[in-house]
Amino acid sequence: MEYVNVIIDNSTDHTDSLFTYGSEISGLKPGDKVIVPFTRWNKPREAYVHSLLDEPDQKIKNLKYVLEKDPDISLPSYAIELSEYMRERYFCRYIDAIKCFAPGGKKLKKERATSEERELFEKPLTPELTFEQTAALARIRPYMEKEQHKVFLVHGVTNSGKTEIYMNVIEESLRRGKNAVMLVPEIALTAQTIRRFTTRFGGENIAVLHSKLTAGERYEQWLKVRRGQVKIVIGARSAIFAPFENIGAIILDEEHESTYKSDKTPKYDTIEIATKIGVIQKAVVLLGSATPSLESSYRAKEGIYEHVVLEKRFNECPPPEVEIVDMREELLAGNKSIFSVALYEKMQAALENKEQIILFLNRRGYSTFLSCRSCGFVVRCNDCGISMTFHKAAGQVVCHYCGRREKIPPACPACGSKYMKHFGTGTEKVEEAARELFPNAIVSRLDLDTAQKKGSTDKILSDFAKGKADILIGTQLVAKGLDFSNVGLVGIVSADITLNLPDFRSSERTFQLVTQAAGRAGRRKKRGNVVLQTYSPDHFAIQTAAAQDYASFFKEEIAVRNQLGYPPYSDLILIVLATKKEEEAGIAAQKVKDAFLRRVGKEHACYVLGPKPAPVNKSSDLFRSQLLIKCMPEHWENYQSALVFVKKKVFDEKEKEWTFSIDVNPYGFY
DNA sequence: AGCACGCCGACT
DNA sequence: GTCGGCGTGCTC
Repeated sequence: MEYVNVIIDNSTDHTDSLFTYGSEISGLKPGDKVIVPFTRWNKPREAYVHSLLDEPDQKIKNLKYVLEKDPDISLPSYAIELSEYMRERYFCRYIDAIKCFAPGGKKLKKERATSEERELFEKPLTPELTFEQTAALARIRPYMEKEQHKVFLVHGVTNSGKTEIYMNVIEESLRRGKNAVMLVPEIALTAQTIRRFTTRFGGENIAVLHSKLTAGERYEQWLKVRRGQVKIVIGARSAIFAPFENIGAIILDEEHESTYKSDKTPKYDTIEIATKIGVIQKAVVLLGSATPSLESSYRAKEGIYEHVVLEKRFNECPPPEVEIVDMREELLAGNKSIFSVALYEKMQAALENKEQIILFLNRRGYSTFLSCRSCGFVVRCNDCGISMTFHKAAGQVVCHYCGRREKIPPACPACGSKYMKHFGTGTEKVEEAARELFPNAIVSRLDLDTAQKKGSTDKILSDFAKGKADILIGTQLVAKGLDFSNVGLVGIVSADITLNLPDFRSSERTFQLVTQAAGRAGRRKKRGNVVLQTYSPDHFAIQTAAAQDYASFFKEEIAVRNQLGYPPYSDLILIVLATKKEEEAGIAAQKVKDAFLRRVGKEHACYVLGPKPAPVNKSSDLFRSQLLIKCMPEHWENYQSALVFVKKKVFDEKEKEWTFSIDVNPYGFY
């Protein structure tokens, strides 16, 4: 007789523990999906084998037996270990973590004959590697030869040939009979990557996983990976859970991107998951970026990661020339327009030279807010209290936080005055101004509003790439992906929007955005121009971004993080309490804070910020209050167990109306 | 959660 | 009598 511990597929905290069953099925192993009788009525339920036991580890009064094993679904060998890790690290249930590894979709009635890749591909010529690329590979290869895990930070400027390194590492992996996982931040903008990989490795060896697949398609792809019918998986963050058994390399391109952090349960960090799998599988992990996150750079500096630097641009294209324009001086000189004299003149010159122009502004809509001139009333969202953005074309004011839309009030709702004025600048206004100043230029715009329609993003980008527009105005959507070969000028209309966000990453994001934007300018040996407009020309993030001096940026920013105890020196733990009654949210959060401090010790009070009201949830009628805990590395275990205890206690005290969520190292909260 | 039990009031 | 409202308690 054998015994197994199983994880029941039941999404509640009350059944989030291991259940022991007897088993007469031979050959069960951890990760196998089984059906077990559950509750006193013995309803059959799905479950996953956690571990095998010779004897139950405690007295079971009413032992039951595994009913059957699912013949199709068994999770990879490391899935259980990862689930244990995720449960502790992200405060989720076993089953939440397990579900990441499971196919999710339903089994297809009839399995389709695999045709999604029989297209012909000619064996491409593998390009000769540069000196830097060869040197980089020489540092990575020994670990692959010794089958030793290591994380590499591949820090390479735009166009330095990172993808070629990835492909060589994957090739090496395949040569050793191992599989590889290639992750990209968003599958939508990476058709290029997939094309390059398909050409190099053949479509029949590649599975593509992303969230747009239907349940059936996902199941099909999952089975293909599980059965070893493919060797490479390309996908967005969830593809890290591809059920490969034998992994040689895991690669995360654009590792600094926020999309690698999951914002729904389990709220995992893909780099952490990749590293954990890499350790178990003895695989190399490559983190690639032109602007690595502070966290990754810090680890590279500390020797936790191997630091691989690529400084040379592949095609010898000189880096763009960046000019900072102080908008305060423009105003003093009497220029009240969106465009500085420098930007205007350079736009004119670029158009004359038949070069294309990209204008960046990280805010959509027409203007930031609408305010009454006589009484000062500002139009705010009834749900969020945040000022609403004026969208001229739609004739609406829109809350960018929750999406609420309203007609523009004809008069001030407070005093009835007809003099409402809008302040600030959004992409719509930039578009209008550009059309006015350059009536002969073809202007197009790409932001969340124009990208609404399916496929329109691709169309706007590809039309621009084909030269069908002279000026492209957009938010960060235009900063990613596509290579444009004829862009002579990039204008960053206002770098201040990102810089002044109330977020400890605002400097980092500004540096990244400017770098990305600048990277769009000047390809094919022509030196591009970048004009960076700002009211804070002396800010170190602006200065170092303009100089494209990552090292100096890092040095200053890491000192700030150290001083304030922000990541990478700590983990930030965000706790949100949601209640139905407005007055209860703050009380609930305070109770949690008190219980937490009682548990970890009062001297930790300085590490707990809040409670403060949390931004309102989209289309939810709950009231939310949040706490932010700065968790220094040496406090993790203490805090972790305290939070598990407090979470349980909050529920046990019959306050079932309260929902309690924990997010470790969230992105974009304020 | 999900499900049945059982203790109540309201009705053919 | 007995139907069904929902509060309660348990799940190897």
